[in-house]
Formats: sequence, structure tokens, C-alpha cells
Amino acid sequence: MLEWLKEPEINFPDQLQYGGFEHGVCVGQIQAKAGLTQSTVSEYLSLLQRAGFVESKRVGQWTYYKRNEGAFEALSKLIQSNL
Amino acid sequence: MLEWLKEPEINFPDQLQYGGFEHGVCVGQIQAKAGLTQSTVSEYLSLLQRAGFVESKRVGQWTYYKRNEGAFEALSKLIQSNL
DNA sequence: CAAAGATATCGACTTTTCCCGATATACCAA
DNA sequence: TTGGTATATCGGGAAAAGTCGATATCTTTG
Repeated sequence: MLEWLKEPEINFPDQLQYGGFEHGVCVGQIQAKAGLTQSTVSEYLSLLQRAGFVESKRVGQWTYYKRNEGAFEALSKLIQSNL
Repeated sequence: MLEWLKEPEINFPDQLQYGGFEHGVCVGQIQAKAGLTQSTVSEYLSLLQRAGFVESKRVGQWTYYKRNEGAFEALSKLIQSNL
């Protein structure tokens, strides 16, 4: 999922019908591509958010998720310095 | 354990009695510090080795483990580029 | 070769993670 | 306000990971 969200326009073309890519991609799009149930994907995304790897924004009935690039940068640096 | 192995001289002073630090630290030292059973530590170290994070060298009755710094560098870069 | 020490492997049990269906909540539109 | 759509939460079962004791393997020493 995190790799998919690196190139939302390529991996989630149908997202255009749901408000574009400004705030990210909504759960249903990711769920369809992942082939897992709605609840699983929802839980997973909220876990990624708690971990800081994605940001979410609720707009109307949709929740958009997009990557938080800073977290990956930080993780990369953490592995370099601490681990 | 991986953090401990970053500074073997500091974290495993008794290793001096078991051939020094040239090839790393032997399982018993790590086990004592970890507070887990011998089998658990042995399995864990061999897992880390299969994953590439440590290298092992058998010398006589001892097996020495040391960090493979390249693997951490590679992981850090992988997170930057692929993830 | 026998005994002892260090490490590895095996089988079982416990804990955690993964994933699901069912249900709840939030929002929109008629 | 009611029904439909999107997402979130909950409880439970299945799968995986973690840990252990017992035992096997390898090595050194006598």
C-alpha cells in the first residue's frame, strides 16, 4: 500500500471520480486494489496513521490517505544512526 | 541485541575471556545479557544472520556474531528509495 | 574414546498479529 | 428524516512469531 501511495495517479486512476488526489486516496480505492475486506484495510490504514507513515483527512463521507514522506526520511535516518 | 553489538567492548566486557572481539561476540555472552534462554538466543541470532544483519564465524566451540553494517546501510537506502 | 562445554535444532505452548464478518458511526441526498 | 454510501470499530478465529525445555551436534580436553 505504501508503495502504491507513492504514485497515486498511476495506481489509483479511479480516484479521479472521488475528488482527485489532492488529499490522497480514499479507503475504498485502496481496498479494491488490495483485495482485502473493507474492515481490514480500514484498520491497517489507521495503524499506519498512528505509526505516522500516512496522514488522513476526512472530507465528507470519504477519508483520504496519503504518505507522510517525512516519516520515511526519519526512519531511514534512524536506522543509520541508532540501529 | 543489534544495538549492543554496535559497541561490543562496552556491552560485553567478559568477551575478553573468550577470544576478544575480532570476530564478534559469542552466543553465551549475548544470552547472559539478554536474559533469555540459550535456545531462544541461538535461534534469534541465526534468524538475524539469515536476514543478513549479522555475520557469524565458528571458531572452535564458539560461534561469534557481529553486525553486518552494510545491511543497515542498505536497509536505510532501501527505505529512502523504494518505500 | 569419554566427558564437558558451547551452540544448534526440535516439538510444544503461549502470545501476538492478521484478517474476517457483523455492526456502528458519519455523511449525503432525496 | 430516511435510505444509501463510505468508513470505523468490535469480537473472534486462524496464522505467525516468540519462547521454552529437552535433546542433538560439534569441539576441546583428559
